[in-house]
Amino acid sequence: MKSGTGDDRIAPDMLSLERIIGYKLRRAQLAVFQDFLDSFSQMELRPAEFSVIAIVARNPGLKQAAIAQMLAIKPANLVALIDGLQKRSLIERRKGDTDRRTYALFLTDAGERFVARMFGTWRQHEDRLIERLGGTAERDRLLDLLDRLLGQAGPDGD
Amino acid sequence: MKSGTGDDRIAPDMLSLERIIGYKLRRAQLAVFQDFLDSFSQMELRPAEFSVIAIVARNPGLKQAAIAQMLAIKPANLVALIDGLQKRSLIERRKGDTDRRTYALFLTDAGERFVARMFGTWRQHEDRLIERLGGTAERDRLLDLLDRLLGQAGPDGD
DNA sequence: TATTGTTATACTCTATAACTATA
DNA sequence: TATAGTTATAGAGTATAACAATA
Repeated sequence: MKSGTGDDRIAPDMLSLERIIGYKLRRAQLAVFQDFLDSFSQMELRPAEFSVIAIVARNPGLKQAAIAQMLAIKPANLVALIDGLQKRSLIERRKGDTDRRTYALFLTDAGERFVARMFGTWRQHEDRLIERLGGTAERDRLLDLLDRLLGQAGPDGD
Repeated sequence: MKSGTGDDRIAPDMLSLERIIGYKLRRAQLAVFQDFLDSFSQMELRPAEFSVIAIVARNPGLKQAAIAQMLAIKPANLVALIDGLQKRSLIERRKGDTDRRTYALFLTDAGERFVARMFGTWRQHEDRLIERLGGTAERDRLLDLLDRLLGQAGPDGD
C-alpha cells in the first residue's frame, strides 16, 4: 500500500492549522494543563508532581528508575521533582535493602492526607473536562484515539 | 445539577494515569511532535516554524501581532522565530504603508518553493498519524473532541 | 497617551555528560 | 565493569518589563 489511508488529499494552500492533528493536539493539551494549573494553584501542585504522587500512591515502594520509565522522563530530571515533594514531607525515600544504590518511594502520612485532597481537586478538574467533551462516552473515545496515536503499546498500568 | 456528568466516581486509589485526560493528551502530543521532528529533521523545521509558515502562506500580508494572536503566543516570542525564517530567506517583512509601526509578512519565492516541499513532508507525517488512528473518520472525530476541550470558540480559520 | 515590534531577562522543562556509591 | 541516583549544564519554550518608533 502506498498511502494506506485513502485520505482527502489537498493542495498546498489547504494547509489550515485547524485541521492539523499535531497543532490541535498541542492547543488542547495547553488548555487542559491551564485548567489543571488553575485548579491546583492553591495546592501549589504542577502536573509532573501530580503524576509522581499518583504513581507512588498506587505503587508504594517503586524505585526512581521505574518511575522515570513509566513517566517517560529522564532519571536526572526526576531528582529535583522528588526533592521538592520530600521537602514538603509528602513522600519519602527509603534505601533499598537488597540493592543499596536504589531508593524506594513511599507516601508519608501527610502525603496520604494530601492525596485525598488532591483527588478531590482532580475530580472536579476532570469532571469539567468530561463535561466539555460531552460525557464519559466521549472521554472514553478520546482516550482510545490518543492511545492509538501513542503506538502499539496499549494501556499497561501506571 | 451537582456533577453534571454522571461520571464513574471512584476511590482515590483509582488514580490511574492511563485514564486521565491531561496525562494521555500530553503523552500523545509528545509522540506526535516527535514524529513531526523526525519527519522534518532534514528540513530543519520545528513545529512553531511550520505553523508560522503555514499561516503566512495562507494569509500573506498579515501583521506580526495578528499572527501571535492566532498562534496564542506572545509577540515578543515571535520575533526570534521570524528572524530565523527571514535569515533563511523564506519569509520577508514589509513595512506597513498605512501604519508604519507594523510589518506585513510574505513568503519569498524561495519560501513558496519551500512550502511545496514542506507540504509533501507534512502530508506523509499526517498520513502516518491518520493510519495510526484508523482512518480519516477517526481523525475527524479526534479533531472534534479536541475542539470541545478548547472551549466555546469553534474552528475559525487560521 | 497608546500601540507595534523589539530587547533583555527569568523561569520551566528537557537532554546529556560526568560524578558517587554501590553492585 | 555496569548500574542507580545525583550534579552540573545547556538548550528549548514561554512569560514579563522596558524601550524606540509611530500612531
